Amino acid sequence: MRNFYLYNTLSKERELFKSITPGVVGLYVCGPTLYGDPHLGHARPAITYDILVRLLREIGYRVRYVRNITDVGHLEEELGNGEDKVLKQAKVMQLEPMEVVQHYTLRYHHAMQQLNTLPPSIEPRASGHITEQISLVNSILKQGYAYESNGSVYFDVEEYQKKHNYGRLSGRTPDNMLSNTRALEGQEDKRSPFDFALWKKAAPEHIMRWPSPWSEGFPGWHLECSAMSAKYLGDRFDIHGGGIDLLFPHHECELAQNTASRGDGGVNYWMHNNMITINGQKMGKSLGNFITLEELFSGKHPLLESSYSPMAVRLFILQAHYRGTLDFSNNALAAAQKGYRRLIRGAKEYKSLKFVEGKGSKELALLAEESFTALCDDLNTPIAVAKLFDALKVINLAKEGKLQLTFEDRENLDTLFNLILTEILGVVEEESSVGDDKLVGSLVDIVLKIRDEAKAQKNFEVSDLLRADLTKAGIEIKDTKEGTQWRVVENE
RNA sequence: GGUACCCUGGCCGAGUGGUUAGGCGGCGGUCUGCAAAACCGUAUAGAGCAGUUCGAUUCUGCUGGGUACCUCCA
Repeated sequence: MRNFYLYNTLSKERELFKSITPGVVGLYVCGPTLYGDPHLGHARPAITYDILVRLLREIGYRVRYVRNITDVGHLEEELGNGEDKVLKQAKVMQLEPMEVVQHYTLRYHHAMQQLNTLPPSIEPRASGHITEQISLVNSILKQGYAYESNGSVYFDVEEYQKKHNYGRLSGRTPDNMLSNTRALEGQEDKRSPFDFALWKKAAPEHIMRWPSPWSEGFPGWHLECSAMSAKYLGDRFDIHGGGIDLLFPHHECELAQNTASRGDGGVNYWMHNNMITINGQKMGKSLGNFITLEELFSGKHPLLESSYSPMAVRLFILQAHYRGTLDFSNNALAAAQKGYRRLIRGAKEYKSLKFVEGKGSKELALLAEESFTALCDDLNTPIAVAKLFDALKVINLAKEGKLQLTFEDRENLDTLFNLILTEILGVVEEESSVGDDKLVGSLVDIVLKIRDEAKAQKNFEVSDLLRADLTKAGIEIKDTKEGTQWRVVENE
């Protein structure tokens, strides 16, 4: 099995990956809270962990990929009169909370499919695991790391700190937090400002509620991931992923909950993807500067100069390393869109080239190896993609007859374009939305036949007129050696 | 204020103590009736100051600028 290296947030180092059980990987990723349409920000973790899963499977692991859906307990503020996000949206839409979640879940799944991400093995919902969460609260209480107060249950950070280390994941210690915690209302129930809720007593108007030993209420947000990861992956599993914005408090609290209930952090590798920024600022629902994926694919957003296809978005994300921020811009997306077209064209074209017997070029073998190695080095997708562009150059030279490829070369090209580009990077050919319309196709062919006739008679006035009119109608003409080609221009 | 991170050519974005990142755009060329497309080639870097070093974009320090988290956020 190939070596795979992964940066671990817990150790702050790039480590050689070793699974707990040979040949098997348990992966848990914090999924979205579905109270709105999926946006560009959601695409980043989805694609990052998709690459991780595809690569691990390619290396030879069986991967169980669990990604949750948060449908309860995610409050707009942890303290005071924070409203549940789902509940708030349900009021706006005048729907049952679960209708809201269902509505956005379907839209999320659709967008993820367009981006060609593989579905998780299990996609559990917080609301479906209330009993597991209640029993988790019970075991934390039993260990003495939580207390009940006025129907709610809070995690006792101070008590936990006596034996363990709250802050070891995020580097945030209770000491420096204490001096910097703002005074907020509604925390009378808590002993200490950095204690966090495990169970919250529901206010009368809060309709998402479940019975518990302490009150009718709902689970704290951090609880679901601890409960569901343990249920489906065991008390100890390999990789826990999520956005870096979840590092604190969400993952720190999760780690503390795991340790408090089972004496062990439970996770070997913590992995965090960075954010997509817009004009250098984080793109987020709460900041109101986000672009939904639907808007991106259709081009309908004031910030967009054009529409960008799902695969262009995918390549855009892959051309940056997952741990760095990635800045959105029309130029960058357009660059990805064009690069995507070139790569896909090359991936198709090399297959119809003539190959001969003999030794292959060292260059292609090296590119294939370097590309794969880069992926195994903490998912260095930008390097892997760069090698593909290098290989594209070789294909183009061979196409022009300036280079003769062998069957050995062909194998390396298969590694680069079938295995790496298609299978691991998940970049595939998109179907043209209009190109397969038969009627349009035959009509364009008729017009082009007339134009060819005019060209043959050197009647360029007519041929140029036809070309101009077709262009105006959204059909782009290319005169190549093999005859005239056309395609529908998708944008307005 | 605390903690962490970042500053690369017109834009996006990598690796690296000495040797080409890559993409887009620009420029030059091939092809073409012309154009577009496609293809080939190519120029332009690493915030500022100081230090370590034979040599720094890469290591160290300082200064400047920016971002994230500290309330929910992928």
